[in-house]
Amino acid sequence: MSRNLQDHILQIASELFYSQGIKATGVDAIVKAAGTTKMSLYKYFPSKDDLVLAHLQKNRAAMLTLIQTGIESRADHPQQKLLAIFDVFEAMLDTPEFRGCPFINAAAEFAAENNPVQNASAAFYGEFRQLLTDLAIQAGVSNPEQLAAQCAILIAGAIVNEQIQRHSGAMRNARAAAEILLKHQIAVR
Amino acid sequence: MSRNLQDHILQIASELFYSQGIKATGVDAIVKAAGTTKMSLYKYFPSKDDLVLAHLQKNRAAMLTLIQTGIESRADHPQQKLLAIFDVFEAMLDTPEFRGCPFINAAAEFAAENNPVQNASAAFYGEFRQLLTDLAIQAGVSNPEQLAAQCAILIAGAIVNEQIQRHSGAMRNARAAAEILLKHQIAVR
DNA sequence: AATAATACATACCGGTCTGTATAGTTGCAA
DNA sequence: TTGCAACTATACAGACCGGTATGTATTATT
Repeated sequence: MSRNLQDHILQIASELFYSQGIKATGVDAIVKAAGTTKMSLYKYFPSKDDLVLAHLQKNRAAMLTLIQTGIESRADHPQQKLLAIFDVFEAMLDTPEFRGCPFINAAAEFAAENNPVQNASAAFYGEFRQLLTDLAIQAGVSNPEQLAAQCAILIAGAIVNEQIQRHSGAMRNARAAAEILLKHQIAVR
Repeated sequence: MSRNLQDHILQIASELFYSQGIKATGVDAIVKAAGTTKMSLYKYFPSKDDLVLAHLQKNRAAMLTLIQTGIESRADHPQQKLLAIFDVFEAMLDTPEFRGCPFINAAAEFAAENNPVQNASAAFYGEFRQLLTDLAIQAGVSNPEQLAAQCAILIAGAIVNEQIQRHSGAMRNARAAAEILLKHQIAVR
């Protein structure tokens, strides 16, 4: 159970948004699942959009720490850390709750450009690619920005592939590709 | 203008579904944009879901022929054709109407597993990967299925990256990665 | 001219959406 | 014990959803 009602509402809403989709989840359903009332929900979140943004912020923080702790428990050297990110995501993809990337899904649901939801997704992906770039620099590759971008592409692509066709081993293929790209950039350094 | 009303309705609906999202597009909006009435729409499409599936079928056919004609006008040899697919998609990504992949977006909007929409998306991606596999076989690589899967991952990832952050050159980086993966598989053949 | 097909116009259905108003209940602290 | 804040309960507003009913105008075929 959550410490306070606000966190509890956000927790429940976040689960429903992810598992059913954002537009497919009504405020009534959130209230019912959280065992509270609309009045309490609207006290903490002035609108559903605010709740959606809080959901993305929550995922942003959770994802970044999950990645950070995941790679540090799996690898020591920057090169291995870079590849370990693929293992972290592969573990995510193998869970039955997996339903794609919250940010990609949200961006697909909210089409309008310069939407707050779109911006939140873009911000997260910026942070993620920065994390990859830092590792690539530490790994001493010849073109860190490009390798980081390619890893981000591979990971996003594997997530989407696995979302559309489960148990296709997409993340494993993505990791194999990243390994070749990494070695290639080190060889021509 | 379309030959008949059914095609016209589907054309308008398809545009709205793609540009605004499916759940965000109401039947009334389609009817109004198409300059027709609900009765006519429901004559040809018994439910909105049928219209959504028709929209995906339309895109499936359009995408596959676009890819086929695109690569044949750009390259002769299987290896170049494989890489030319990235150029075809890059041209798509550079248009102002680009709003991601219709199938990925639809899969994100319709969360339930074994949904008709999900199945349609999965079917398209199966065909697309088969096309890639055939080219990889003709290119004489050591592991055609893996290379095809990796190319599919790179393309889907680049589409998603570009959707979230426009003009990031994702497809160009994806192509560069594919080129290295291709040469690697030919070298160790 | 009669018929049939096609499309339009308009009003309506039950249900759900986000968001609000009002009143009642609980628990805790001074 | 009183007072106050957090929370609940319930009803409602107003808009929109997908889908239908009824009837009319237009057009082509025979």
